[in-house]
Amino acid sequence: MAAATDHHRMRSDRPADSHLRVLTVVRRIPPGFVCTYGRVADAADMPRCARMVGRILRDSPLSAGVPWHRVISASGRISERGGPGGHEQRRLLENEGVVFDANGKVDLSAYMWRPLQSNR
DNA sequence: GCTCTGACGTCTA
DNA sequence: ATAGACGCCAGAG
Repeated sequence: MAAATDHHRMRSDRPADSHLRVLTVVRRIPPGFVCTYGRVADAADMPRCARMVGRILRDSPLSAGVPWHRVISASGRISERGGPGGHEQRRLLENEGVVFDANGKVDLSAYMWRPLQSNR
């Protein structure tokens, strides 16, 4: 992936690369499925950086065409993020056929998309 | 440059 | 179900 051109060893490996990796993974989540922050981080080759994934999604402009709404917490719930927005996320997911139970949780065993398994 | 704090989390007690 | 601890990164001070 990175670094075929290491001649000058760019200062890369900096956030920008991580961002791209994360966004690339998220972009692969098929409609009607979800993935967790931790899972995305893992697939983006930065294990235990779930929170960073959230930050990246937040900082990424929606115009990037990234299905940010398909990323939810490991508990199957939508992260509140301290304000509105969760509503829209849920709406978008339901629009794709994702079902929420009475507790507002998604059945991960049914809707979880596993990036490492679907390899590619 | 260095420390401190926050963030769309996750795991354990 | 709830609470606290932990870890990685970025931005602010």
